[in-house]
Amino acid sequence: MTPTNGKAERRPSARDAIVDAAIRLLARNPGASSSALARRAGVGRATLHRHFRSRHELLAAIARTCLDETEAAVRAAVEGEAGATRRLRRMFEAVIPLGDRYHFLYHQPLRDDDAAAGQQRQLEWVAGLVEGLKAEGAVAADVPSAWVVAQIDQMVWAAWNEVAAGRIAAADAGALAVRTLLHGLGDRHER
Amino acid sequence: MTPTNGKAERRPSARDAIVDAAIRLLARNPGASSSALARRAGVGRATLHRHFRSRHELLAAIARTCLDETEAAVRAAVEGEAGATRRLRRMFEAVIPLGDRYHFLYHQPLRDDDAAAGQQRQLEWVAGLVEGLKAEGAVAADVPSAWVVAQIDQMVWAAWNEVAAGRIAAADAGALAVRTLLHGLGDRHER
DNA sequence: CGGAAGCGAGACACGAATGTATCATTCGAT
DNA sequence: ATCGAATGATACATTCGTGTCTCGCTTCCG
Repeated sequence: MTPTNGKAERRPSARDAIVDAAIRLLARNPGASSSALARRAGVGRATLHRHFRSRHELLAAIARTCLDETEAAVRAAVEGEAGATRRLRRMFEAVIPLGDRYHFLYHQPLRDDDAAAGQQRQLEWVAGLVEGLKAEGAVAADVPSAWVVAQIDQMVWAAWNEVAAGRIAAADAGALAVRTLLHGLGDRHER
Repeated sequence: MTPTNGKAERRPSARDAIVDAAIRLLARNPGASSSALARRAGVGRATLHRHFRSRHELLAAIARTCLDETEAAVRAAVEGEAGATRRLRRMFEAVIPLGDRYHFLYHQPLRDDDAAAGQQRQLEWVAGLVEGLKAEGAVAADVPSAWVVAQIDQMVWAAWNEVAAGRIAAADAGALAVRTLLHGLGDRHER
């Protein structure tokens, strides 16, 4: 009976607009109401509930979207890069423009098991990258890896934030982040 | 008629417990309800409303408390330190243990004018510190000052977070933060 | 001992947000 | 042009957070 297909993804426009607007709004104000999200997306509140039965369902969809986009961007950026330092640099350049998505993904309590698993996967990928950085000597061995991961995490949001505020040029952000990060975690110390 | 005094600070126990609990809880979950705050403070919800007429009033009291504590800690720590680098170090060691208060202060939209003014004052103090760091050569001149301020800001929360999570020893956090920050923002670069 | 003050618990009203249902309209594909 | 799906607007029930009030209890001070 249904002419086009039989399962999902029939009308991509509205649903995607809602998810996109919600990501943007919730990154700044996690308590934004459904009305605000719908208004921002340019749709009626009823339409929002038509696509997502509950707020939780929307949150889960957002988490999946953020995860997929971030994962894809990182994968594409890192592809073909050998050294950990170069991979870090490419990763920053790819992820900083996705700062709001990244922030949502890591600073929001995820209840969706699926998304939580993907988040764990990404965290482990970063941990692996940190090991690579240590092996290359770009990061000193005596720095706790958890600290390095935390710094990478913060750096993405900080960089995106500065870019979004217009205080830093988007083109400079990646290089500045890597420079800030690595020369602070490198082997050089004065004392 | 009132036997003890005539203005305020008559019963410090409950009120302070509420403020302290609220700071802790709101730092993690800005949308926590009054019931949750009261429960966490170990008092009834009515008692909370007895001390703070509205949620806004509580928020304002919290902001003032955070501001006062942070300001006092920084002032005491920095006192007698001449160099900007040493002052930065002392400031981190003093402020990181107040991470939740600091975070509340800077990542919450303050509506209280009084508190907003104090926040502005602190921001300017940090900006002055950054100028000092640049003058000493601890921070490269070509790094945007806004970036440095943002990094200091993030560093406090990141360090407190790691300490609170038990991944970093409290005694190491200050040194690690300064090392991470300065050697990433210093004059040395490899390329 | 007695009174005043603070407190916890509960009841209540009010508003905001959420979730559900209905209906007329619009848009796209056939 | 027509049929059907999607949409916007609207109304409604329900839940949750907030703010106010009262009552009975404990504590502390005189």
